[in-house]
Amino acid sequence: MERAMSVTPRPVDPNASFPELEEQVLERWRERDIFAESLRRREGAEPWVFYEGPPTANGRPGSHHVLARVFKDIYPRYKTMRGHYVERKGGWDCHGLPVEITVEQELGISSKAEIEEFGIAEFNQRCRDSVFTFLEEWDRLTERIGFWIDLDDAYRTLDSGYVESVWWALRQIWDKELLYEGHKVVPYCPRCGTSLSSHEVAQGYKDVIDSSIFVRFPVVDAASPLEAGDELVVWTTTPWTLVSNAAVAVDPKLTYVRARQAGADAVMVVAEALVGRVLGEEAEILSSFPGSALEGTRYTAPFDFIPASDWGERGHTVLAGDFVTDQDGSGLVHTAVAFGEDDFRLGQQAGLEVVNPVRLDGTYDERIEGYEGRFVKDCDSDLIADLESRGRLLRSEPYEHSYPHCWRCSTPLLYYAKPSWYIATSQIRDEMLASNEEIDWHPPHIKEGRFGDWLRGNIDWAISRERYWGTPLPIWRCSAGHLHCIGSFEELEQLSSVKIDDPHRPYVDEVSFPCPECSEPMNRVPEVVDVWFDSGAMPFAQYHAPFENEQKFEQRFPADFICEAIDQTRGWFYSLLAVSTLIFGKSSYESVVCLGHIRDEDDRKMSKSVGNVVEPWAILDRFGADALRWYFFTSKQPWDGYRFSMDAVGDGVRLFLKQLWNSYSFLVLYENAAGENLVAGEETELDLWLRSRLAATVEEVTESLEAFDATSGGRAIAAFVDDLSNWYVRRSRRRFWEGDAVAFATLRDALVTVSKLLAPFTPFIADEIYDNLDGSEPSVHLCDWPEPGAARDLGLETAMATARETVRLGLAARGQAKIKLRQPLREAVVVAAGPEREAIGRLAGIVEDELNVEALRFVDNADELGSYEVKANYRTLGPRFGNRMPAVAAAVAALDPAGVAVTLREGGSVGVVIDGDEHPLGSDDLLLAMQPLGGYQLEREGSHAVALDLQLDDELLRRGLAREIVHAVQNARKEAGLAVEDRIDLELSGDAEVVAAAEEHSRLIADEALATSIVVTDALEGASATTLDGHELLIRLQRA
RNA sequence: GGGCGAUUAGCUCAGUUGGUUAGAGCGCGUCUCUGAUAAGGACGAGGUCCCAGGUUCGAAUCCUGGAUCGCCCA
Repeated sequence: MERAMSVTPRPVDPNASFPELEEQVLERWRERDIFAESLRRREGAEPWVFYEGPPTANGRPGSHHVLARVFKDIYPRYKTMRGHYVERKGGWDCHGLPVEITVEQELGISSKAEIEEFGIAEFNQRCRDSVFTFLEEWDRLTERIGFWIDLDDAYRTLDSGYVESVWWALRQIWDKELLYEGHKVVPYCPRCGTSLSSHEVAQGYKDVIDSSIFVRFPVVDAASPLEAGDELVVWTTTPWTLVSNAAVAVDPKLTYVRARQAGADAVMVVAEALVGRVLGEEAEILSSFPGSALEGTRYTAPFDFIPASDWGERGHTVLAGDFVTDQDGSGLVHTAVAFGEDDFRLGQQAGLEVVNPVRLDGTYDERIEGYEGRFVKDCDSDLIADLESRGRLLRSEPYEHSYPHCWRCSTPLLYYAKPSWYIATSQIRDEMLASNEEIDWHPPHIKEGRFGDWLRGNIDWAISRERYWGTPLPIWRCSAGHLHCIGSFEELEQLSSVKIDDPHRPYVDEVSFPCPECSEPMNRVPEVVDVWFDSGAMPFAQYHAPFENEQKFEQRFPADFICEAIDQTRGWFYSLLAVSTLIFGKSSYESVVCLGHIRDEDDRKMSKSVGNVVEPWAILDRFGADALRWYFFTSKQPWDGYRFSMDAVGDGVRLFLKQLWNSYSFLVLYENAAGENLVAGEETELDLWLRSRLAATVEEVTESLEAFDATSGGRAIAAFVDDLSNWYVRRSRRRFWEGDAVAFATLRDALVTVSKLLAPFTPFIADEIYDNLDGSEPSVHLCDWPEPGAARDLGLETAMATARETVRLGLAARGQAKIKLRQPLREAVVVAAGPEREAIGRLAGIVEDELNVEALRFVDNADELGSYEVKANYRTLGPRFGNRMPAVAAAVAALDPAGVAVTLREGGSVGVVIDGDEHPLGSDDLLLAMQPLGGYQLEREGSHAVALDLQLDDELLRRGLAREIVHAVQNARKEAGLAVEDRIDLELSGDAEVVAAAEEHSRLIADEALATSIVVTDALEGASATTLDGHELLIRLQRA
């Protein structure tokens, strides 16, 4: 304030370019080191903890990253202003398959064999170099959008310290005996040569059309209820697995039948419920029996590449399975032990051997003659043709289903039995559910919905990857099979005497030590750790805790706030929760904002292949960062997703930022014009009203941001700025150009407070306005959050709303009567009673001025203007009368409205009789509404109305004409290019009426047009001529 | 096949514990106002509140089923 009173604000360009302005503000932040200063000032204050979910910098940042980053920015900025210390440590996710794939592409290779041939050391070095390819662009974009985060001190998952913390975490889990090696069927990408975690699989489902086939398996021996030669109809959607058919599964409780297709001899066995679909409605049913009767039936397998004996005793027999349904297929399910989760489990139970004729690269091995070396899924059609040529195919049809593909390389995944390392998360499922209970989700339905469901269905976390560029799994094994999990570099050094610089492969693979149990050499297992475990460990690993900064970690755990897109429910939201629940027994975050996805203006998903991606830079260059931020914050709730386009962002600029900027430039223009010549004005109702609205807005924005609802908060600010611009400023213009100090102070205070409220939303324009209007701090971002104060006056807010409504009705009446606003009228007759009348009376000056009438006349009794209609108030009477409401409404409708109006005005109550009982109804129970009248001059709404006295006399007409003259002179000033504060010498002439009006109102005209002299003459040579409503007007003016 | 979410004016979105005639902005048309505003104001056109049942005196709102879209899971 000190500065505002003594220093003249710098002039403001009403058409300033926001992008250019923002660059200047950025420069100012850099010069004044504002971000660092905002942290320094809160040192020692209560921390409010934010965790950055690490992006990978080996791809270019897109609009969806901007979305996440601005929501990661707004709440920390707000909390800082609220007095908290909000450290914002950046982070980068550095490991993982995406990086490896990028490098493979650069090298022109695509298999693990080629990587090993190339050399793991060099390969990993290239991965390390590749990770930060786009780091510079990320940094630049991050700064440009105003995301304040410390990227100089960012954590990086590839750093040795980070890796060591991850090792520590794994050792904690190991010590709890929750880390184990298991053999399970896992989704496996043959191209990448690695199994995928469930959350990776989730990202790669695609609808594809495969062949669904029904194959005939002849029964070998007669065994009741079957005859030899009967054929089992076996269904599968993965023909390539038929070469390793081990068994057939049936549901023992389901009913099966022997049946014959119409016109055929062969006897087929299918589930009863599916006979029609598989064999046709005409099929003849020979006998029926439970599935359990089929158990043990021997059959001839569709292919003989692998002898039946290889599978063990129960190979090529019918087994009972709990996963068989009669919903689709035939009710008899082909089982290939190595290629399905259910299959594998069944095989384990039945003691079947695991025979896997598919190589790790997804091709058949030498056992499958004729197909060796071919990718299995490509063999489907040849295998089907083979079956058909041998008469073993009953039917083949296209089958559309959703099938998982590798989320990076799009190769169809194979389900494949492999050894893998697991964390037994299913054992801490209840703890994770309890942790989840403590989390404040936005939107709330995620907690019990998507995320809760996911946790309830939790299965063990497969954390190993047979890859190269990742945190190595710190487990060593000796030839006797003993295992040792290393928890720190120091421990490894003590055991092996090797001090490792780089804990990555291949160096760590070379470290060996004698087994503590049997002294045989121990070597590290080859796997690396799922990158999601890396990111889940960030709460402590970012500080290299517990090896150092342990206290810092404890102070910053758990996080108050994290924010990512919805797809992280199975990603980071899960890995964070799982890791912290495993190690600390609770969630590592308390509140989470979950963002939706960005779609294009046609509501399609944005993707590079479609070419509909909106580049963030294009928006930033054209509209600026504030515009983009404002769009994300206020256009809708962020979890609903966005329909994003250039135009959508542009609307926000035009409707909000420009409006704000114009209000601000208006203030500066007139404050500077007034200079030292301020007038000590009176505080008006309008000033009090604006302050009350401002206080209300501060309350509302504060509540919204506390609830992580930036959308409502931003919209509240927009509503206030609209009131400020289109009501306060418009109604106060005369005071501004008269130099009214109170008006300037009111507007300036309001804008300064708005700049503080806006600081977390649109940090650039907020700081620019603050800096120019106040500037007592080096930046608005160093200010404390505003307090609502005691300015609220609810009565005044309501009164103003009523007055504005009255104005609206009056203007509508003028419109109907087609009388221009410049023509003054004698009076407006207002029908209003009680608080409404009081409110309008309080603000009568404003109403008169807006309507351009000389006076308001109040009418209590509306009879002279129209008639009332009385209606039941359902909201109050509904609960009271329930299902008797129709009778009540009818009774109310039968009342005499005029009488009711009088009674209620006098505070009485009206009785109605319902079912023989009389019930008193008070003023809250009855609604009085004006009946519309035929007369065009009256406008009504609810219980009040405005009518205009349309009678015009000569005096009114002359005053109307005078205002027309003023209008014309103003236009002439504008045409002459005069500045708003220029004074003029004015000469006027015209026809008799014009001269008469001008002479009578010369004072008014001179005041309005800033004329220091005014001459009205009968004739004016060489002046510009215009016509006003058929009257001739001549104007000559020059700067005084 | 299952779960979660969405569906309100041409477009973008509001819509309180169920309550009278469902709103705003943009866009469109007519008029109007202007010492800030490519602004503002008034009026108008524009709605089967996705559909069908149900609960209720009363449903955009609650329940059931279905459709479409999105995300997730199998």
